[in-house]
Amino acid sequence: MPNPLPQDLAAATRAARQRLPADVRNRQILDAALAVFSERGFEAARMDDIAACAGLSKGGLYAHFRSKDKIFEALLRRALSPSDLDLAALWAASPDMRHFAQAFVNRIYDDLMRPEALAVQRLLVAEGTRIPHLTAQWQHDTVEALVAQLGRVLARGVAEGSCRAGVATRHPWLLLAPVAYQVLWQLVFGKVDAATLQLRRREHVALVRELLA
Amino acid sequence: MPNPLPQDLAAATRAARQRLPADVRNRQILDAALAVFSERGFEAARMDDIAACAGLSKGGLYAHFRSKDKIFEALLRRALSPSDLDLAALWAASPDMRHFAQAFVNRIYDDLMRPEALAVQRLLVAEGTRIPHLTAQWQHDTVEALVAQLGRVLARGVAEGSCRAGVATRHPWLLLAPVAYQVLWQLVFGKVDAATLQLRRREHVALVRELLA
Amino acid sequence: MPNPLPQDLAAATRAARQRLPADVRNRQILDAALAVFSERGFEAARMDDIAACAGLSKGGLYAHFRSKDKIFEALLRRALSPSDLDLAALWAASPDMRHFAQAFVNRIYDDLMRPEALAVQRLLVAEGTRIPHLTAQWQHDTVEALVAQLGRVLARGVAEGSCRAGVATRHPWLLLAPVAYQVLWQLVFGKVDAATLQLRRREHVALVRELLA
Amino acid sequence: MPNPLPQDLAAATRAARQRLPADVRNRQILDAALAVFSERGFEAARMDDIAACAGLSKGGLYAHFRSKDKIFEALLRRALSPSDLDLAALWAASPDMRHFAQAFVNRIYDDLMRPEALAVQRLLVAEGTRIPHLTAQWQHDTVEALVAQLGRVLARGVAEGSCRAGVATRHPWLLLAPVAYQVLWQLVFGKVDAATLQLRRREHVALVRELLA
DNA sequence: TATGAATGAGGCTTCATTCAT
DNA sequence: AATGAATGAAGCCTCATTCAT
Repeated sequence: MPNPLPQDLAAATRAARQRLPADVRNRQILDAALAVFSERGFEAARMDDIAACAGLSKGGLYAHFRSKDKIFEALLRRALSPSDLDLAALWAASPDMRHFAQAFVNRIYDDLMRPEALAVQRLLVAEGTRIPHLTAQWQHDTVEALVAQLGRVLARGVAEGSCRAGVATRHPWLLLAPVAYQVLWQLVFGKVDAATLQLRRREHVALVRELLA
Repeated sequence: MPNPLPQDLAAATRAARQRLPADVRNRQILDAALAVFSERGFEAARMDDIAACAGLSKGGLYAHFRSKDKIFEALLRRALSPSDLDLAALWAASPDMRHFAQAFVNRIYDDLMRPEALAVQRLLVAEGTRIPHLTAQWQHDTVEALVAQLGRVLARGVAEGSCRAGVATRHPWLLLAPVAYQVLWQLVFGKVDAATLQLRRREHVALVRELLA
Repeated sequence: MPNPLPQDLAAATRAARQRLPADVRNRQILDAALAVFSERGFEAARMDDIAACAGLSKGGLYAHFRSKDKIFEALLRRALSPSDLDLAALWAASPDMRHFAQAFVNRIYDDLMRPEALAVQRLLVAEGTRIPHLTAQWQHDTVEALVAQLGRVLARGVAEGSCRAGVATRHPWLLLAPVAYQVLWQLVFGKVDAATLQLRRREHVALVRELLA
Repeated sequence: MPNPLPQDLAAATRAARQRLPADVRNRQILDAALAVFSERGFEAARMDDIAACAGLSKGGLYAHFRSKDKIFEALLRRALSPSDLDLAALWAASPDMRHFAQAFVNRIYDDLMRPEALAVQRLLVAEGTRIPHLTAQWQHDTVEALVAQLGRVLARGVAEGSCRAGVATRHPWLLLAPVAYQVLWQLVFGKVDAATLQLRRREHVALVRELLA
């Protein structure tokens, strides 16, 4: 049995009375919860579905989490763990600004537009008020930190002459905006086919280059 | 009693057995529903709350809508009615590209970042799958139409020489991306203070100008 | 339909969608609750049974009481309402001590050994810790007040010479003890036939007379 | 580790995988069960709590008892084992009626008002219907036997002239009634302080003496 | 024997919906 | 049109019991 896809609702073969290590079960449950919560929303999500998707019985969930809310919180706590994105390293590894634009945009898309990441973002929009401490911490530790990092890298780029000063170097969030557009688009209109998304990503790269060239 | 704000949850004075014209009640109910659905989500929203917020009793709702789903659908049908934004007219009314950038961005922000509009967008993200026909129609009639409109206007601008050709004229969605960033930010992190939002709007204008100048 | 006996579990004819005055429903529910709680105990009592016995549906209970606990509390609050027993009046109305003994014992048995009263006492023993404030209040306002009343009456009787001073006039609770024996007997061993109970009551009267004569 | 007190809920140090002689475990479990059942009632008692209180795990209980009901039955079977009270011997050992009164009352209180005995009586009131055969047997073999014994002793006392004939010699249960009062009082109102209880016991002795002197 | 994760039946409670008034 | 008591279908959660270890 390879790693079961969390999306396969209830597809996991329920081997009889499997006793698994706690951490494995934990991961299975949170994977299942992400799938179900994201698809239905917190209230509409059924503990039965999460259980089935995680490969145990409803009651069994409660050996690992005390309540539906606790599962939700644990899920987002895991999902919102601080990112390890290091833009300075990325910049250092890039021969020039054009390469950096490419690498930077690729990394952002890979981080934010994976199905799991989109699922988390849907949850944040729909149910973020349930876990205000986690969103606030994520905002500060990850999102604003990313923009700040980007600002510092660009400032150095400008100083070094490898980067044209402009509205984007003064307000780096503008360089991130196109992913937000794509994310919001997918959250509202559903999955976009890979080819189209590839195009948008290239257009995003082009924008970054035009603004920083 | 002037028109009661839908946000005033349960503040509406419940005059005893008020019989109101159907269309007034209808609007009250949909206003109430927007507030409640957006704050709680579809499943967590209580018919009681919508009723209280609309100034009648739970049972009274059913004199106007057949079910919770019907209210939801009517709500989004009203909210997603096609926009009357006419970029060509806006362009025509603008003495130059700088003015157009300003007017364009202002209009977009006024449309998308009003509390009600954000509430609708939250609903679209959280519960859009309940009304796929409406989202699809809105995508086609409003969102893609807007991008197309913008493309045509910019193409004419390029032809007339009032607008520099570039990545933005080829891919006009990039000019809209910053609002998406702001919208997503507010959906995830909650309300942003007016001053900050004003700054972001100006930075957006600056971006448009830099790309099209 | 005469007044339905609360013991007739689920025997009440469920007329379709009866809408009754709130206070009538309330009494029905508390009567039903007394029967069910007393027979099964709090935990083992089923809301379904109480509902059926009260003649409505399980959900319907919640229009009148917020929870099982609230029903229990309301039930005991009603049951433990202070007694209106006036021993001074009883004494005044008695031509002599022998008559008083008779009247007093009769009254006590009528109060404490009715099926409903026994049911309440069973609940007090089994579940009294759920409502400590109510038991404490009842202890003070009713039980200890009764003993104190009895003490005053007997003291006057001794002073007037109609009552022999003795251990019973000094410690009036001893005169009540035989009912406690009968109550405890029935709580532990179940219903006693009326004839036997009648005998015990007479023996109790005889004891009182012997102690006070 | 000396024998852990059953009242020390969950205080027993859970030595890892202790294997104890079956009869020791059995006693521990029944002690624990008495504490938990009596405090909570049968339904509200948790197998987990009994297990913790007995110093093993929930599953471990099932190595000793087949079910919750079986524990309950075993508990009451042990608790209701016939008393060895021999009033004739007590009478024989008493120099006079006054001493007998004292000894008799002391013995009754020591039997019935120990915490464990009160716990059992609470269970009998609350849950006695679960084990009708045991209560019936106890009623016949112990309680009624005690009253009968007392009757015989008193009859002999009357015959010997050491005891005044009266209502108490004709209806010996009356001499037991004050303990019932005290028991019922503690079952309903909770623990009484030792000093007060001591007083009541003396008053009981005084009653017996007055009735038999 | 002992453990504790797992099961599954069942309880309390909620809530969309109905309907007598 | 409006009310709100009443219904009944779930849903979350608990817990006695089982069983792999």
